[in-house]
Amino acid sequence: MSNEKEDPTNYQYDPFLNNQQHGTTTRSSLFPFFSDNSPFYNNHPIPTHSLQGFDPSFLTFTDCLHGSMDYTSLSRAFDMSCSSSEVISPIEDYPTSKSADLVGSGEAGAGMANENSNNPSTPNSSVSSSSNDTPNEEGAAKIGKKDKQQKDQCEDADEKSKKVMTNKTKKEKKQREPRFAFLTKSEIDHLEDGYRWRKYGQKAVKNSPYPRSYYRCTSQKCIVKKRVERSFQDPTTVITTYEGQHNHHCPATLRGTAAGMLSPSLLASTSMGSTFQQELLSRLLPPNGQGDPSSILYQNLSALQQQQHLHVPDHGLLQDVVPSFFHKQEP
DNA sequence: CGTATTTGACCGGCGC
DNA sequence: GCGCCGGTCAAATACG
Repeated sequence: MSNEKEDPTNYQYDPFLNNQQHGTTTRSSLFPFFSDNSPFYNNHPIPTHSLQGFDPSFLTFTDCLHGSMDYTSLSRAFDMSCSSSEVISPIEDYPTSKSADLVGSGEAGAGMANENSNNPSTPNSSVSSSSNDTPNEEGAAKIGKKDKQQKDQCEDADEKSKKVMTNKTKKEKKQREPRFAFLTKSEIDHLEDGYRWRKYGQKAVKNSPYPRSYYRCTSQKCIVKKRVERSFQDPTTVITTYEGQHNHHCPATLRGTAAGMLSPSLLASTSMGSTFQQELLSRLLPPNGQGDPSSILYQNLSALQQQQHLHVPDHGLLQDVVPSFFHKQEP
């Protein structure tokens, strides 16, 4: 959060390249989301022109999961309802000190890159969050907080300091969820990803004319959040940062949106060979999944294929598929 | 009328 | 200690 002030504009959104500059850390270790054989493992985001010949009309999640996927494909994975979106550079954000927020001031990439290059702290070093909410009980915490604030107004310092103390104590244990972000070429800010999100805040971004929006998964027990902002360097690019992992089924509200992009046959034919794919799934899947992500995916895809092969393939599948991707495997 | 969004206020961490 | 900043809350408002 310091360097972007010096030169917030003279930066290429390229965490990989930046990371290379970060001599002691290998790219794959800093960005385990990507492996050496991943097409994402590239020093430069795919130039827009290289995407122009790409037919966006039927890019599927499957494409993303195939070895031939590219940023565009990943975009489909996260925004299949937005035909104009293209992920140009997914990046992962690690819990760091507050100042190291991925989408830090001004430009997400800039914030992250500068953090990486300037902040000597290790990627997982600190745990700092401005949130008072307990990760697994957001809903309850929210209510509690509401209550708390009312109390604060009526009562006062005693209660307040008490709560602050409690929060501080809790906060020391609290770990911020790992985050990862995607750069997406899209005219739409809030990209459909199969889940329902409730916007809970919007802030002006320093050095950027575009605001940053804060969303929270609407599922009661789900703590996943995401931030969405538009790059001020490239207004066609949307930066979406996810934090946490879903622990629930995808709400069945997406028929006809992202849903239609997935075909069971394509899904079933998905090859999970690349390390990236596993990394991707491991990122997207909730923890405590059984076995490796690819096997989980296979199970789900297989079941899905059996269920759906008699149906019109393009009709509302994502809601059934995405939950399988994201959903914690149930006993 | 219920739900989602907007938006100003507030909080806590961090750098100076 | 102070100010800045990111993140969150919650009342007000908009919307279907």
